[in-house]
Amino acid sequence: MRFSRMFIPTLRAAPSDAEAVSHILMLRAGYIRQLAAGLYIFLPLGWRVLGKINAILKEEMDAIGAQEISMPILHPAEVWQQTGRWDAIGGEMFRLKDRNDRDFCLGMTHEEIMTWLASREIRSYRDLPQTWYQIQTKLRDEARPKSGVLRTREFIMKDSYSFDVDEQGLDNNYRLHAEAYHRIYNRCGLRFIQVESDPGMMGGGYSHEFMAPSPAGEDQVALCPKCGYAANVELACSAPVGIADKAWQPEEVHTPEKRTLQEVSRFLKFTPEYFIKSVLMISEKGPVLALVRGDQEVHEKKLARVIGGHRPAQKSEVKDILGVEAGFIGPMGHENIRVIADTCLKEGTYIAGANRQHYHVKGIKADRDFFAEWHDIHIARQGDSCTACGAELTVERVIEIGNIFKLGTKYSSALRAVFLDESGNEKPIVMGSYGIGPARIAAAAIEQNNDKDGIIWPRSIAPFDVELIPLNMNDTMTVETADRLYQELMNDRIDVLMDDRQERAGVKFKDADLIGIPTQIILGEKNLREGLIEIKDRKTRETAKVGMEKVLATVRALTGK
RNA sequence: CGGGGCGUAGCGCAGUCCGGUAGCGCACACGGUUCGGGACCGUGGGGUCGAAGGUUCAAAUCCUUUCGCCCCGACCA
Repeated sequence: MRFSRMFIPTLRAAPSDAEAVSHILMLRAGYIRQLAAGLYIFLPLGWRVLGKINAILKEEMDAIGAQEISMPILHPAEVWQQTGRWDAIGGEMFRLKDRNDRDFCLGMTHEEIMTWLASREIRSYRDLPQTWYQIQTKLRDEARPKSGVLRTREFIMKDSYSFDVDEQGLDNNYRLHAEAYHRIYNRCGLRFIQVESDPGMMGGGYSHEFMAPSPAGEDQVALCPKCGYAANVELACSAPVGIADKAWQPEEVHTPEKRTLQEVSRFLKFTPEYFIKSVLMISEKGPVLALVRGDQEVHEKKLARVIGGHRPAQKSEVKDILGVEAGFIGPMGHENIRVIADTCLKEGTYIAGANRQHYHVKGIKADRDFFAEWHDIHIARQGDSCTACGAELTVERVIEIGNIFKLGTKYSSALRAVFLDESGNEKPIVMGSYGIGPARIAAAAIEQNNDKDGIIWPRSIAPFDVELIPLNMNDTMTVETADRLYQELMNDRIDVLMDDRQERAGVKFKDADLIGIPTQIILGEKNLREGLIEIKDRKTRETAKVGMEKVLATVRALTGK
């Protein structure tokens, strides 16, 4: 392409409402423009990048036997009603009616429709397994779109769905997808981690997420550098660093007006690890007392897995239920209330509320002074120990760039997607679903590869292989050489962007660095007169002067074409 | 949905407190000089000051309502 004819509206300054690096650079370099909150236009450069990513996705999906199809994004309500998600999902689903007042929604994902198709067409175990995928637009009325294309209301997703006769078949497809995803991210030049994740309302019991480390990410993962344990903090297990057992004997201590942990800790001159934090929750089945160590926080989602839906009790409820003010509640002596304690409290001797106004108790031990059900209910933190091997965990901020779910028969049962097995028994199809967001891959690639001057694309997903930069468009030799090289490069199927604009050298250099094409071929007047051309690496900024006749071979070697 | 911030030319901003002819830089157009890291000089075009209502002789500025966008949180199938 000729730069002069391509629509590349670069910006010297980014709009002030952009904050994430990838957002700023995509705007400045002319890859995207915003239409409204969470709605983005992909300009020619941006669309080329998505095209490159999608090509990789297709290759790797095809390679594991998945078949590309295309599904509507407008869905009749009935299908979603049959799985219960029409009602289960709240404001995040775009809903509308047709002219006959029939309910529809815009597809947030395609489990329902894929399963509907399978229910109509799959009859026999002989028809299975099948894996279908599409690269298709999804719509979600996000509560808070943010960070450019990282969280939008309309986005493209590669989603695939596997259909198997049994768990074993699902395991195989799950593994194939995980392996394909590894190849995809590697080819896209991303640093990534596979972590255990919370399946949430997708149903099924087993899922993994693929995460690209970046400060712009919304999720956090706990990682063990020693044994490789990796999990979303939403479910990560950890052991808080142990503390020396003070072996106090139980005694009540007067703590007048000291209610918060900080106040008591300062008053008694012991650090928060020596305290038990008692939090009263109201679950659907009544009050529950949750206990974590003083320096820890209760993990709502972990707790929810034990006691179901719940909310923190209000101050008046605490007094009604426990008969003591919130600041002085403790774990002891509750016979009618369910007590859930974090595992780390099994060891050690602690200070806790005495269930008596203005008093705490020092020297209480688990299974002697109080009793509880033991679960990991604290939020994993940097520096905690790995529950598998004991090494120190790190917690990192990440962008979710893909996920894989074992759905089981949740959708096939609901939509009666069944088959007859070899014995003539009717069985629900065993399903999996697998998603990747190409725009998030692009954004994550930028987040992981940029410098103060702009983007540094991994070769595989750069909008062009090389940028050809003739510096002086008024010099006949420069222009002629550029045109000839341009043709030769294209003949070799190398994607080349030629900056043929009547611009000063500085402008061309700045734009080239901003746009981030990995290789720059610079045609300067003086060098040309000596038969030399510069080949510059965007990342290292190293420049090699090459004889004119060697340019093609050098570029071919660089791009692998 | 809760908390905070911002809407003035394509972009970045000043002006708003204290009402009185709407400004600056970049970008854009034309002319000239320049030409290897976002040039310089000159000339010029472009804004219902997010929208509606109100107060006032007079509103970008004060009041009310409303819409939009961003950030933090909740949510995230």
